[in-house]
Amino acid sequence: MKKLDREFYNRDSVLVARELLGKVLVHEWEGQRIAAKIVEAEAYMGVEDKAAHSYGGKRTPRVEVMYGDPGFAYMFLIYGMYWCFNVVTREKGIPQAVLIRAAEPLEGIQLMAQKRFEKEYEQLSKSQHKGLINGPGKLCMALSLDRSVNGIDLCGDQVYFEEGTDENFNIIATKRVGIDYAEEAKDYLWRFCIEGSE
DNA sequence: TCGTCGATAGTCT
DNA sequence: GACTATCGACGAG
Repeated sequence: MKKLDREFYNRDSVLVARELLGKVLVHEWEGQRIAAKIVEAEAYMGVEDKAAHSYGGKRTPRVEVMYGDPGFAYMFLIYGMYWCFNVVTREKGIPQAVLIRAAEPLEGIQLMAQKRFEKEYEQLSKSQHKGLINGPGKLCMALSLDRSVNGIDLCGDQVYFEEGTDENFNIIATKRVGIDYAEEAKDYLWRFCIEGSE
């Protein structure tokens, strides 16, 4: 399938977050393809968004990638143990990003099961199966995304997005998660999900 | 199936 | 020294 190009990412995060739903995230890892269909994403609108790491124009070594060109990966560690995968949006100098929160497995499912539970896919319990990649930290574990891919070009050959095959779904917009400190910004409907996905 | 709670380390003040 | 864009274990029902 066709890779998403630079221009796709060079728009506001809310647009990119919506349109990333149904697209396929691919990680070519040690010669194997690990792929998943995005079903949940959140927009972080940068300077004016109290929930964003770049709120108020904050600029530190960690968030530097967000100030660069669109279509690059911004990884950060949360709660001391989990990685979160983000896509940088908008042109250089405007620090916006989209957090990828959940997906459905497509390829490399055995690898995902190994990385998450050190088990064969067939041996997973029902709850393990459902919880394989239904959260940002879990998704990063399963797709082998960590600090080593921070700042990587998503228009390259290692980590990238492809067009999806099934564009036939409804999108639900809800409040973002885990940002109680963000005052009025915590109520913005900037979290997007595919209706009916588990 | 729901809730509450502790783990854990990088980052910034 | 405080805080965090989360997860899973565990207990009550």
